[in-house]
Amino acid sequence: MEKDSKQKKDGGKQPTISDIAKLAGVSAATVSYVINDKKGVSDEVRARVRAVMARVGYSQNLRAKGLKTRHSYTIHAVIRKEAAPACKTFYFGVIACMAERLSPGSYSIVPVFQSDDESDTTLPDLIRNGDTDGIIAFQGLAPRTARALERGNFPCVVVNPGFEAEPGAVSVQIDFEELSYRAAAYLVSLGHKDVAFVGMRSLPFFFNATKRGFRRAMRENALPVRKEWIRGEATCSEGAAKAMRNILAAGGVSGCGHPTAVFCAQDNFAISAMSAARAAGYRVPEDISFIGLDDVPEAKYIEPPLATIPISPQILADEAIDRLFAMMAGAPAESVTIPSMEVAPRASVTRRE
Amino acid sequence: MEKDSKQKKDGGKQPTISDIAKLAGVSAATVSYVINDKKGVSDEVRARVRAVMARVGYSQNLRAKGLKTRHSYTIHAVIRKEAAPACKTFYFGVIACMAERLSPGSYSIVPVFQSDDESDTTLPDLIRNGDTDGIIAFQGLAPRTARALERGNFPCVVVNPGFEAEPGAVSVQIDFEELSYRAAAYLVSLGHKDVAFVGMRSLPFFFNATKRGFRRAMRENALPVRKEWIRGEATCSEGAAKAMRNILAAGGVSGCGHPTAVFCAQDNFAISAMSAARAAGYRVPEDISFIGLDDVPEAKYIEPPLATIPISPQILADEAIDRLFAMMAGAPAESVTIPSMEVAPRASVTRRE
DNA sequence: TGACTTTGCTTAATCGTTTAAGTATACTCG
DNA sequence: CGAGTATACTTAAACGATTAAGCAAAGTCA
Repeated sequence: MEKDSKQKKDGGKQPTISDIAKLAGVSAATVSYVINDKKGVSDEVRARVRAVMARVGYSQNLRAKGLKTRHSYTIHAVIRKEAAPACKTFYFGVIACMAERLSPGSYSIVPVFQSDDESDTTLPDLIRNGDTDGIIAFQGLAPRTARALERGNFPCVVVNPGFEAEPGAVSVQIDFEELSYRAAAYLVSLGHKDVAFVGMRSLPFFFNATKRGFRRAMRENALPVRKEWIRGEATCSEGAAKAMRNILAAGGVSGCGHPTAVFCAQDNFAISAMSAARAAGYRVPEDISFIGLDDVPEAKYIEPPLATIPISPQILADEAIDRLFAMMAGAPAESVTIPSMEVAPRASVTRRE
Repeated sequence: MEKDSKQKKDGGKQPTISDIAKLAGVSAATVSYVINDKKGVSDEVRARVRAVMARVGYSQNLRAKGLKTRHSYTIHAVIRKEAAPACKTFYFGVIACMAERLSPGSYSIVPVFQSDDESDTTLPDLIRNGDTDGIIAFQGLAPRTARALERGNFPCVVVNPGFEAEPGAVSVQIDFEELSYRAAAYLVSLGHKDVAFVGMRSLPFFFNATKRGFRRAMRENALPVRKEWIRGEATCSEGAAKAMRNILAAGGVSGCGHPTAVFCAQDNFAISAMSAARAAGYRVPEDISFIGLDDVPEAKYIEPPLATIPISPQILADEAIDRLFAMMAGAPAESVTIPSMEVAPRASVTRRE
């Protein structure tokens, strides 16, 4: 029961680099070289030091290290206070993925909420003080911060799915046009000819991209689209329901008087639109199929489960972190657009003969 | 344009405590005493040092400070990986409030995601290494971490709305029974006599608390409740819709064959239940009123806007942070249950004569 | 072989703070 | 008045790492 007492020497404190040095019979400098994989240490000593570190459970004091190296071992994830709640939720998912990826004991990621207001100097201050090693900026940057970054050309990656890429910045984007194209093409491939689109006009860049993708899929298959079936009023779930009612009220293209499938630019909208369609007496998917975009956790669990084009926060996180670390290492980094994922086929979509 | 050149002496680096000392004509120690509001410095010198700091825009190097004081100036917010997505979203909101409250340049808050798996030693490691000054644990702690905390009786506040309070821990709770009581009592006060309840059986503690509150309100007003009108199948929005359909299928208590009002233990459920009721041909709020619990951002924007009992992430965050800082300062702290807020009356509820 | 380079290690200064200990000056009081 | 105590400051040693510079021993080469 008391056999861990040997770890308690030195008053139970964590071992330092000098403790390791003493135990391994070398100098502190040598231990440091081993830790940082520098050359100039013989394999034998290297192994001995490593063994000691493993035995006593050494781990670095990042404050001491950072004091000397002028690093903070912290990266900041900036979210605009003004961002839509739904966006924020998604961003947090991405941050969660980043946090899981960052090996514990090395870098940590701290979320900061910045207002678009010019007077918010949080980020410039962090940079000036050397309190941050890199920045992940969701949905763009406030002008003042952007300027602060440029001046020192500071490692920063902009993650802005659904927003226009920032001209000078390294950004991680999603090709919503392509995603939408795939979603619509998937419906068409199952025999659907009367397809409607429910989008979100309140985010113009996103709206246009998704609409373009949808239109392209229809055009390439020589399928007509009723103007009234391309909707933009989905800004919240009730907006999506309204869009659906408007679609149903507009009448049909080629016969049956209603679309046989609907592509919604967001899962949550699809869920609402589905409800609205049912409220109007249609069966899902027998009368109308629904496909969404995002793959929110709920999509699998609703009845019927919602087919969707998944957007992976994990991939977004990985791409952003890779680029940020490259920049932090002084390497150049380029913007990237995440390729579209495969459709997740679920029961909300059925074949149409 | 170039007049900030005087700030660039010393190679553009941030001024240190010794720079301040030199400029103010005192020793570094004195500056430190001023910064930390220690006594033993004359008012005159104190003022002079402060003036210099303000002039050159001094800010502390927390790594150096922490190295000496053995603090990390970091608090960790722990979220279980296994938590329900809806819970996580709420927790993120609370973390956001905490982040905004923590004055920049002092403590920062970093989210960590821990699995319930015994093998996850992230937190014990952080504590052992002195990499964290305090912990906010959402929805309880994994057993291993709990043990690590107790051993050193480490500053930790458990934020677990909707879950049973941990016995030995300082926790911040929400009195869901009281909230539910208020919601139901509000409906009754407007003349509703036939009221149904939609809850979430999958979270037993939460389910029981909300159900108890609902029942108490009805009992105190001598109103009968149909057994079939107390539902627990709301685990997702579609579950809530099903609950609503079951309620409508069950028939009425006192005449009209359907409830005139429904209390849903979560806004999202209320939104779905509302849709389901409409799908079945009822008007909201004319035929059936709906009230939720939470005040999700969407509640205000849907049509009709959803009445609800708000839960303020801000208050939760403040209470938790207050307690954590008290504990970090060595003071004792006690668990607290946040009092219920007032009903947010919105158009989804109407008076019943 | 002797000069030069390489290898493998140590020494010691440094990063920006805090804080115990020291010192000079002024204040207090029997 | 002199001893003792405050007061206001400074000096210097830490905290735990990194890293330039130094130095011995071994390797290389004409």
